[in-house]
Amino acid sequence: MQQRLAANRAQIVRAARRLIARGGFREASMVAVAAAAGLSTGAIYRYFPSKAQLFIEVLTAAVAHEIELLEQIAGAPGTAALRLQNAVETFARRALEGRNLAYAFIAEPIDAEVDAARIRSRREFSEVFQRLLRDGIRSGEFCRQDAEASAACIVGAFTEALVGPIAPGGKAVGPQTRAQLIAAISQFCLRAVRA
Amino acid sequence: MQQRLAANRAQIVRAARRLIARGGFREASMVAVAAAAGLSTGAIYRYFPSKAQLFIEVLTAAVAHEIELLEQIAGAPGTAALRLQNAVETFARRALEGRNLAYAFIAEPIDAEVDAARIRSRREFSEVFQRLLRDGIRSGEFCRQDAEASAACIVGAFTEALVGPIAPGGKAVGPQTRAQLIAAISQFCLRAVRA
Amino acid sequence: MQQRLAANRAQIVRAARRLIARGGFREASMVAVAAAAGLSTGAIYRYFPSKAQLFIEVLTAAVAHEIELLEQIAGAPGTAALRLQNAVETFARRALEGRNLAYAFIAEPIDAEVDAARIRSRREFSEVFQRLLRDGIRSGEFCRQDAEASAACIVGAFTEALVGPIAPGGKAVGPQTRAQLIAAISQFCLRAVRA
Amino acid sequence: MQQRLAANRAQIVRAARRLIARGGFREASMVAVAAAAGLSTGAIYRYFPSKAQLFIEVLTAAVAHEIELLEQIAGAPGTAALRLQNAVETFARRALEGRNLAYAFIAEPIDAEVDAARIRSRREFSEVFQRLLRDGIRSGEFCRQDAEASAACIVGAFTEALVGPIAPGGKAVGPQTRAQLIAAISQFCLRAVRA
DNA sequence: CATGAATGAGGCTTCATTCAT
DNA sequence: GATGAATGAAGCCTCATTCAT
Repeated sequence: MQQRLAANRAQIVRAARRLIARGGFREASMVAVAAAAGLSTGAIYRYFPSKAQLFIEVLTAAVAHEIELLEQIAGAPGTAALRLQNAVETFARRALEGRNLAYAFIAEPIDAEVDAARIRSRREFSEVFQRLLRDGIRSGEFCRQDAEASAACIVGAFTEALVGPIAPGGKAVGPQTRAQLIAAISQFCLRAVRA
Repeated sequence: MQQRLAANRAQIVRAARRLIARGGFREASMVAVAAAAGLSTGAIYRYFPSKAQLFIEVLTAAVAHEIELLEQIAGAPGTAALRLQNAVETFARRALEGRNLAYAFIAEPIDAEVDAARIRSRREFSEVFQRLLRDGIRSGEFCRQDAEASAACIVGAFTEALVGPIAPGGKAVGPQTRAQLIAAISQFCLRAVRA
Repeated sequence: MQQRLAANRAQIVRAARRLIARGGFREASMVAVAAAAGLSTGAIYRYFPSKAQLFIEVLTAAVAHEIELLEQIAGAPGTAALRLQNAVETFARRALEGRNLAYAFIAEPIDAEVDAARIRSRREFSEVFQRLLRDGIRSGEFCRQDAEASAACIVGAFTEALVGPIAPGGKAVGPQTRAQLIAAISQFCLRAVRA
Repeated sequence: MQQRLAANRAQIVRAARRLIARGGFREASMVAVAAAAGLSTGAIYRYFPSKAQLFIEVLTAAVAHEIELLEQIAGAPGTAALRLQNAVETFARRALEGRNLAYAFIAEPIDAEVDAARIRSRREFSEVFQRLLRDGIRSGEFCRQDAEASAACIVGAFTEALVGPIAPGGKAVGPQTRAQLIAAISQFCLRAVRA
């Protein structure tokens, strides 16, 4: 029934997300997605008209979820600085946990359609940070600056922790090291914007 | 003779770099590389055992060149702050000009081997910034901080300007806008590390 | 009950005929036929054991209808020449109107079974013209000739007007041009058989 | 070398032609063409950029050959009637021998590109007959008539002998029957156009 | 009986790699 | 050594047919 279909659809998206997160678009072939979702390749096409559309949905769904979280944090009461710190730390932590976000920021052009969706998603994501920065600039907590560029820098900074060379690749890292890294990143960003 | 072989090898690497820079790994098929190098596909395999190995060499060669430039800047006389500013601006500018570097930082996992090389290259690149930061911390110009994390943040920050949503995608951007963006990025990074 | 089943069956055949007439066998997938018939794909298989059998029925039903029309014309009172002219013009007109018949004559081999049915249908169709020709030969209106071959030539002649290069492809054609074409075809056929 | 390539190309075209002639476009899958040509599927794409382009070449090459033959006959000295008879008989004979032409006239739409080429080819073919008819009308041998429509009728008439129900399908037919059929067709056409 | 989601083979196309010339 | 035609596996997608509900 209805439920089963929705479950399958979600299963497909999850499978695609998992594969992309693990090995990039390269490893997320339709055959692999179907196998990981426990369906036949043909079945995928009942739910998505093409590989590009599936990937776009995976991307936008993941980013939508992250943005929701982000806006809760950004819209909470408190100083802009605290909210920024909270946002950066939350997302650095999520990134380090390898959840949901990584692949959305990866850049290799796979397909014009998908790429357009990726750019849109990144912009939306970045805009939440921009608004937070403008709040702080208005209230005098943050120095005057190009909020658009700074938002990009912040996103880039903690994204780098995710895919960059200091990201804990295969080797397991203790929770302490992790906490230190997150703290370092958030301090970096706060210093960069503070008045 | 020896010279001709070396010339061919260099020609292949250059051709591959050009193609990757233009359209990502996706456009750099072995046939395209061979054609661009003025050789046959078979000949490529006299110089490189596989596509992965060729790409690894392309990557490391490009990064080696960038690191050379970077170390000149980082090792020049002057305050750490000025050298950092110089380094960040130079690389932001190079990235915006779409030269050589971009693909080395943004590539999605094409191949496990290539990806390992990419991570190594990023680390080397990041390490130059680390040394610069440590210099500044020692001299008191920069505040005490996790140099490794900050270096990653700096690299991430200007990389984001390259592939992120504020990057000048297709539309040409005036030199003034460009200069403003670069200035904004470098100011961001300097504020973040300064004492 | 019985009636409902028969109605469904007829509905399926009509849906298939409509789709084939519009876009050829290529557009008549089982899913499309089912949708057009307001039934599920599975239901089609309660009425027809396979796609081939459905198409065969579509074909023979359509041709049976055409033959009925044709025999009315051929069996009407009047000279053989008039009846032939009437028959040719009627079918040229029907063909130009894109009704029902076209695909039965022009289909390429989709399936061995279907093709056999197509050939049989064409023969039946042609035989009505043969009988008309024999009438005319017997009465002296038409010259002595191989009636079987002539019938085939007549059918071919106006079929060509349907799918051939002078057929009004996409561009709409005025009723005058149409009438002229039909007249030209029927004159051609009459001259060919007249004593 | 050069020769081998040309031979392969010709082999591919021949293989495709053979398959199309036997079972229509339906049986001429790229895999089947490759197998029949003694090559791998990938190899086909060294010679033709797509299935559509291969089929277009097969079509136009075959028709070009037929048109060459046809123009020799149409351009020979002699009365228009004799030349028309000669042309019709030659092509009826060729059609009965199942050579080269059949598939070029078959109508199932496979692909927009291929279909456009098919229509063009048919038109070219028909135009040779048109010119012959106009010759005869000018010289008074043929009655006044719509040459375009008559040419289509002639082509249709003998094409019908090829794919129609009286065409000797599987059963072998004696040379006498064959000759009679051809004579009947040509007589039909001549009567249809004569003054 | 009807539904329509699921299957799975098969179609077109690409491309890293090999090997006869 | 160099060439580039050939291979063949793999990718995306379609669709006739089946079967659990």
